[in-house]
Amino acid sequence: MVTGARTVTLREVAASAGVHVATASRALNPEQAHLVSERTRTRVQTAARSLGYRTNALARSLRQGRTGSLGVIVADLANPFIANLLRGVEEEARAHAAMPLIVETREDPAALRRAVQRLLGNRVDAIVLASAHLADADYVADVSAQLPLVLALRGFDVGEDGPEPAAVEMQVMQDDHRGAKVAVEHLLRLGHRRIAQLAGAEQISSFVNRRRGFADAMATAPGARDVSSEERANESSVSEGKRLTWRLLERPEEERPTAIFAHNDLMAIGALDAIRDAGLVCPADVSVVGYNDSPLVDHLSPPLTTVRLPSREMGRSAARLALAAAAGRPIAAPRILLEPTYIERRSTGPAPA
Amino acid sequence: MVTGARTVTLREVAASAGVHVATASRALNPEQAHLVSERTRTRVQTAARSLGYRTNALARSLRQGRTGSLGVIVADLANPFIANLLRGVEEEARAHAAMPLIVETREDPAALRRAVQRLLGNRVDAIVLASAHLADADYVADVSAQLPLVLALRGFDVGEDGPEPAAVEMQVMQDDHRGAKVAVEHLLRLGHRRIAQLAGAEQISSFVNRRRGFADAMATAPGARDVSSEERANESSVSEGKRLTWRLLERPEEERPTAIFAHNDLMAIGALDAIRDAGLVCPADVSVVGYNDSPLVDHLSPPLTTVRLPSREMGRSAARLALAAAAGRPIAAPRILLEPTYIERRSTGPAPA
DNA sequence: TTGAAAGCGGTACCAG
DNA sequence: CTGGTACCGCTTTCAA
Repeated sequence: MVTGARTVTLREVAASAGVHVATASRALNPEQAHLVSERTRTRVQTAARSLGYRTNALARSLRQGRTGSLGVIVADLANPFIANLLRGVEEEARAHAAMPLIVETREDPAALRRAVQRLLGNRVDAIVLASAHLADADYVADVSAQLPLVLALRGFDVGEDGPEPAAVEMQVMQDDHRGAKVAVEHLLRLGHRRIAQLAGAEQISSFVNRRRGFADAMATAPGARDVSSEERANESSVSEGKRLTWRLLERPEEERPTAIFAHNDLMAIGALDAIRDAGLVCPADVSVVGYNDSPLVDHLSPPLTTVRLPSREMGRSAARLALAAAAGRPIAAPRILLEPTYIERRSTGPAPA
Repeated sequence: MVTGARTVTLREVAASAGVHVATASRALNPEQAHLVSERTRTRVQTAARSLGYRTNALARSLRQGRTGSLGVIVADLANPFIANLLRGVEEEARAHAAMPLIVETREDPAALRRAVQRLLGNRVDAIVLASAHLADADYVADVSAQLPLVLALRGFDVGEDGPEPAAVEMQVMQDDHRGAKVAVEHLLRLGHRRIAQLAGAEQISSFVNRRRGFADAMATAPGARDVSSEERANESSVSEGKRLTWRLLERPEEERPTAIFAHNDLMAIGALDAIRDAGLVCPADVSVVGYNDSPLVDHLSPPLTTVRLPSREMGRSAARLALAAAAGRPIAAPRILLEPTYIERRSTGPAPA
């Protein structure tokens, strides 16, 4: 076979079957095939098959005004936990014969805007946005006026007293406040009284809410001291977690935390590194909790205690909302809040005496 | 702003600027903008901006016969090592103003065919295929006759005597044979004499070639015994690695391996689990080597010795080839073979006495 | 049941 | 430098 085999058009199929293109179009479209006589239908379909015809999705979409594609914007493809979210999106999309177009932003606001423009240019039917920064609120509200947009994972609500007026109508979030609170309460129950958090970027709602959860849990325990540093992680990475933890461990012993709540698993892993490097032992000297329950964190040494986030389900729900809205179907519950699960493993233990 | 804001067309921009659509088209296209007078150009551009115009990529692609999109087919999105490959693809695509369309197959041949059909329907300019099975060779050859296709990661050459006649002209592979050979030679040098491999699926060239590398290395050491079981892993997962290793450790001691070469990191992790469950210690009792150098395997207990595969570079090269071919640019080297690097960590040690 | 023709939103060729 | 126009490939009224 030779490269450059020109692509077969509907015209050619029609000609080969001896019918008009309109008829060929009907015969090949399951929705309309019943409008065509049995005989012509099979004739057209046979011709199509033998010529290797494949509908030009661009032409069809251009004509129909919808593409059957779903834009998905994530911050970090290399985050295994994001992969699960993408899986959920993909499953749901497939069930609706839609195709996800995936774009990565790496926490760059400019990249987010480029991604959106690009997806709009490609006329996606809807967008799932899983990499929003708080400062993107106005921009995203604008976009969601132009097509159905679902926020996933990160949103714009960080208030303490209930949901604010929604800039974006549809979202699938996880209860970060609660997840953090549960985690810290567990540490308190283990007897820890000097606890620090490794906080993620201020621009990201998940981290703001986890911060609040941390603070609220600490407030319930009179004897407990928050010994966090004020510094935030510049990025969610092992090395940042290590750096921040190192700072905490340099302090005189009575100022050192006996437990660390990291805003995500990667930073928690960095914490484990720092603890080991400092000649200390986790959890005997310092306990560590992460967030996300990323793949493989159960195989670390020690296996990481963390908060599980239902990422697959989140992807599914977000895609479901997006596609329903795109199809003009009514949305029963446009704002979904999923519950986190605390997963206790061996990186947490009783406070040292 | 109200939802449903109808999308602005070039016609409206032209009208608003008081010019013909053709002129507006030129003014807005960087390649042709120089054909338009300074004045009209700015007038059109202003109009476009103020109306919020955005080129309809579908219409443009339909007319131009190319879409500026690159199909990427991978087996497993949740594999962190694949994320790096995707990053490489994305970087290169962005540099060429192209957009990757990512599809996952999960090792399902039917899914591969669906993915290809879908991408062809979307008229991608080229395809990077990173999830080929050996049995897909004919199908893939057919496809690559229709548009530029680059094999990445997995190919169809598993022969022992040099490259076979190429079914697909372009590919970016990694020297699996060499990677495996180096790993096993290291084990032999450590004094191991009973060595087993945990073999991946027969349908995947990488595994076939790693198998060959294993065999060739063993053949160089007269006293060494291959104590592998004949069974292959059904999938590349921790649980499969664990199951297969468990089988090996059930044997009487003199039939048990003192070192295990796993065809990938996930199976190696399963091996570590099984060893621990059996009450043995890695590497004192059994050494373990993986493949891929996936993120975080340096944080396992013990940190995993493995073979690093330059996945980012692989993605870049594959995308570069694909886009060059799509653009009709000459391809200097259509078949690239990247070198693996052996990464020694602490899951390997001297053979027990 | 089938054919004719318009048009989705651009681009590119040809005239002027 | 700008306008006119055909057309990319398909879907969808409207008529016959």
